[in-house]
Amino acid sequence: MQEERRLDVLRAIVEDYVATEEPVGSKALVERHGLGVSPATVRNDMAALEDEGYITQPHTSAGRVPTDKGYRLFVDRLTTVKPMSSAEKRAIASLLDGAVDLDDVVQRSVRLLSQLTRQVAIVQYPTLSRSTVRHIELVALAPSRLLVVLILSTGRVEQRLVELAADVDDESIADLRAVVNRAANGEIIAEANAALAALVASETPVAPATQAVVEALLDAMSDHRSDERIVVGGAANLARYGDSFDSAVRPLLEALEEHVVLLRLLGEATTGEPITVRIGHEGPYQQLSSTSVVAAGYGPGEEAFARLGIVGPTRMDYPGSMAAVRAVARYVSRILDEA
Amino acid sequence: MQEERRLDVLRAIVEDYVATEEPVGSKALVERHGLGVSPATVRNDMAALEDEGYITQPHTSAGRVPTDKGYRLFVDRLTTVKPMSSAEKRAIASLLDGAVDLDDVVQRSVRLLSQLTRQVAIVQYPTLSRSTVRHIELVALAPSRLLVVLILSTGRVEQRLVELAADVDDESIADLRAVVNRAANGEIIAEANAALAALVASETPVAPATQAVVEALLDAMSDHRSDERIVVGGAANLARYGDSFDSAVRPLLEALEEHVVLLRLLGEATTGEPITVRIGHEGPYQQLSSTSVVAAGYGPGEEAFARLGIVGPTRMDYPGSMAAVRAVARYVSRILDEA
DNA sequence: CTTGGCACTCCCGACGACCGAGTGCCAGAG
DNA sequence: CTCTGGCACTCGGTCGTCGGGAGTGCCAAG
Repeated sequence: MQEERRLDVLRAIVEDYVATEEPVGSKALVERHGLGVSPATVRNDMAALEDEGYITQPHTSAGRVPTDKGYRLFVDRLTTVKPMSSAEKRAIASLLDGAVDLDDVVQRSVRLLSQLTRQVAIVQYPTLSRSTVRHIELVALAPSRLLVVLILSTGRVEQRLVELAADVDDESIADLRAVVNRAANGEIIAEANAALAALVASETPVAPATQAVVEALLDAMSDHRSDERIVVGGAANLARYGDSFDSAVRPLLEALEEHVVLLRLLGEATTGEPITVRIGHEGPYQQLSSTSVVAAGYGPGEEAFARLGIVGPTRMDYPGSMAAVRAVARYVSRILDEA
Repeated sequence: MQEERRLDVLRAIVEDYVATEEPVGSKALVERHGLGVSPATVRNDMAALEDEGYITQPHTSAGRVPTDKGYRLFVDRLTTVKPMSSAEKRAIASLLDGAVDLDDVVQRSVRLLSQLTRQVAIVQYPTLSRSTVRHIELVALAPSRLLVVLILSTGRVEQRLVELAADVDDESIADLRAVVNRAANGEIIAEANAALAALVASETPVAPATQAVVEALLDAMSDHRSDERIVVGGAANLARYGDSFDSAVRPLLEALEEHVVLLRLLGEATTGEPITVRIGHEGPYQQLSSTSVVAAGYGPGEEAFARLGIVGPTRMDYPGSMAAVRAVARYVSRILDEA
C-alpha cells in the first residue's frame, strides 16, 4: 500500500523533473499530481526513496532529483511505452514511404527520429553479416576488366573492379556468373563466403578468372567499412541542453565524431528485448555518464540486422523516446521487408 | 606614414583578439607587439580606426574589438596566406593518400580539415554534371523487376529499382542494356541525358520497359541529391566557442543539419579566385552573422567541380584557415586527377 | 500511518562598494 | 603637425552582505 504510493511518488518526481528541469519539492508534487496525501507524507516517502538510492538532493534542503537508479526503476516498472497516435503513425509512414533507396531510408529515419524525440538520433547501416546474397553480376568493362557487383537482400550494393591477366570471352563470363550465383544466391553472407571458398578449393586447376572474381567477392563480403557506417542527425537539439554544457554537450559532441564510440553506445543487436535503454553510468563511457541511450534493433524478418536509437540527457522523456524508437524501428523493418 | 602604423595597429588588434578572445586595450597592445610608440599614440590611432568603422568597443571604456569590416581589411590587405610547413604537407599527403575510393577521400578530407583548423569542416561531393558515364548495368531481380545501375567516371554508383508492368526475358534485357550503353557510355552527363531522351523520342512505339529504364536513368542523372551531398565534420570544435553559445553555436548547429544552407554558405564554385572568405554579415544568413566561412573549389583539371571549406567564428585565425583550406583543396584535386 | 506545526538550512538574487583596466582629452615637447 | 605623459572619468566585474523563500527533518497528536 505505502510501497505503491512510494512508486507513485517516484514516478511523479521523474515526470516533474523531466518537465521542469528543476529539483522537485514535496509541496509542488502534491499540487501538480493528484496524490491525495499531504506534503509531509510525501516527505517521508522521499526520505525512504533517498535511503534506497532512487533520488538525491543537490544540496541539503533543496528539492529531489532522480538518480540513475531511479530512472532505471521508472523505465523498468513505472512506465509503459505509450503507442504513437494515429496521426504520428501516418506521419512516420508517409515520410518513410517516399524513400527511393537504402541510403535514403537511413537518412529519412535519422531525420524522423530526431524530430520525433527532439534528441540526437543515430542509425546504423544494416550490417552485411546477416543479410543474404540476392544476386551477383559480372560486367565486362573491357576484355580483361570485370566489374563485380554484389547485391544483398538489404539493398546494399558492393562493387569491385577486377583486372584479369588474360582476356575472357562473353561465354566464359556467363558460365562464371552462373557458377558463382548458383553457389551464393540466397545464402547468408557467412554461408556464401564458405560456398565460394569451397568453389575455388574444389576446382583443380582453378581458372585464373574464377580465382580473381571469387577473391573480389570475398573481399566485398568481409568489408567491415559498411558494418561501421553510421548516420547521425539532430545535433541541433544539443542546443536545448541549456545548462550542463561542459558536462554533457561537450563530451557528446566529441562522441558523435567517433563512430566507433557510437557503435558501442548503440550496443549489440540482440534478438531478445526489442528495445534497450542505457541510463547514464550504465553505458560504457564515463564521460557520457549524464546521457542516456534508447536503442532498438531493426531489419527485415525476425532477427535484428542493425540498430538505431537516440542519445539524450539522462533527464529525458523515456516513454516518448522509447515509443518513437520502437515505432521507427518497426516501420523501417517493414520497408526493408518489402524491398 | 601614420596611415601605415594604423594598419599595423589594426593587424595587432585582430591578432591579439583572435588569440585572447578579449577586447584589447592600448597598453597591452604596445607591450605585446613591438610597435615603438606610446599607448597614447595608439589610442589616437584607435579612435581613428573606430571612426572609419574597423573596430568598436563593446562598452565605453573597454578594449577594442574588430568589426566585420576590420576583419575584411585584415584578410584583404594585412595578411598573406602562409604556406604550410613541410611536416604539415607530409601529414596531409600521407593521410589522404591512403584513401581507397571517393567516399573515403571525402571522409578523410573533412577529418583533416577540421583537425588542421580546429573548426567545423564541410566538403561537398563532386557534382555529377561534369563526370562521364562509364557503364550502365541492368540486373533482373525478378521477372518484372529490374535494378538499374549507373556507374560514373568519378567512381560514383547510382542505382534505381524499376518495377515493370509486364515480365521481360533475358534477351530483351540484354538488348536494352546494349542500347542504353551505346547511347550513353563515355558521354558526360548532359550529353548522356540528351542521348537517352532522344532514344525514347525516336523509338515509336516505345517499349514500356525501355521507357521505364530510361526514366530511371534520367532520374539518377538529374538527381540533385548527389549534387547536394555534403559531409560535415569537427562539430566537436564548436565546444570551444566558450561564450556566445546562443548567438553563435545554436544557429550554426541548426545550419549544419540543413545541407541546403551549407551549400549556400560554401558558395558557387568559381573559377576565378582560388579561395573565398565570407565574414559575418557578408554571408547570406543573418543568423550566422557572427560566423565566417573560408572555402575553395576543388576538382581534377582546371575547373572546380565542388567546394570545401570551414566554418568558424568571425574571430578566427584567417591566415591559418586559408592556408589549410587551400592546401587540402590542392591535394584533393591532385588525388582526383590521378584517379 | 498520516498530518500539521515548527525550527532550521541554505540557495539565490539584489544591493552596494571597490578596484582596475581602459579611455578621451589636453598641454607640452620634438 | 605628430607624439607623449598626465589626469580625470567611465564602467564592467568581483566580492561580501543580507533577506526572502522554498524545502527539509523531526515531533507530537490524531
